[in-house]
Amino acid sequence: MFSRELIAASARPLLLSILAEGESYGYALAQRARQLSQEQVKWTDGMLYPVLHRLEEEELITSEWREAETGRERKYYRLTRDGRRALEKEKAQWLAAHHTLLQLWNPKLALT
Amino acid sequence: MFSRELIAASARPLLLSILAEGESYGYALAQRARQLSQEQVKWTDGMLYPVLHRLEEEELITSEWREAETGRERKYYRLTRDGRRALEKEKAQWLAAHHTLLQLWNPKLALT
DNA sequence: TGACATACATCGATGAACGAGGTATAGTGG
DNA sequence: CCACTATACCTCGTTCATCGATGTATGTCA
Repeated sequence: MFSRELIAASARPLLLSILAEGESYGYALAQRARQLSQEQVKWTDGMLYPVLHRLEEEELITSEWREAETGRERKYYRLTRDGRRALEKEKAQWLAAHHTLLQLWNPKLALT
Repeated sequence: MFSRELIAASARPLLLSILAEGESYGYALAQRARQLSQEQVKWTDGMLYPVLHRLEEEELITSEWREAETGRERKYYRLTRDGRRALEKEKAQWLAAHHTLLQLWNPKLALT
């Protein structure tokens, strides 16, 4: 399991990146993150929904209640243009941090 | 500048990694992080010293007041054996998170 | 009918960075 | 010699975000 801090730092880039694959909803987003991370990212409801609401407030994503094939109501989220821009920034920041650490871990090839 | 969350997530691995290069002290650690990150990691005193104290309490580092060549007193920190182990864990966690994101950003070669 | 997975949400406790404030010494330029 | 800057440590209140608990429903399967 990732540390509290790593969960916090990866939450936004992860959510935005998953939504860049196509629209999705809360529960599925949590599952996708879990699957991609080999069970290491286990978002609690208590953090996931507030984060989604914050992203929506920032207009990085939009939501729409829609009936799923199962007959059940779900709140589908979709990236906005601003969301795509925000993702690029998150990505750049992450890669910069990664590069910083890589210089210490792998002094020779700090290029990845 | 890194986001609050990225600062938080990278602080421990960064500190432990820098100390793995050899002993150092608070002020120098902050400068080294700043330099490695191209001015992007600007630790405030208000976070740096409490983190160091926490790491010491966890016995991942030890400290020693010593007079520097400058004639000035400094508190030098050094990695413990547990600290080295903790660094390996931090590293593994970071790389796992990185790998998770890379799958979304670069579906083909998610190997770095 | 009961258990479980799905699906959303809020809220109080906890944990951590940030900014402000404090103390003190060494070096530099006027 | 004095002012300023960089160095060097520290603490504390505010702010912000996750975590765990709790609540409400619905669909599915035995």
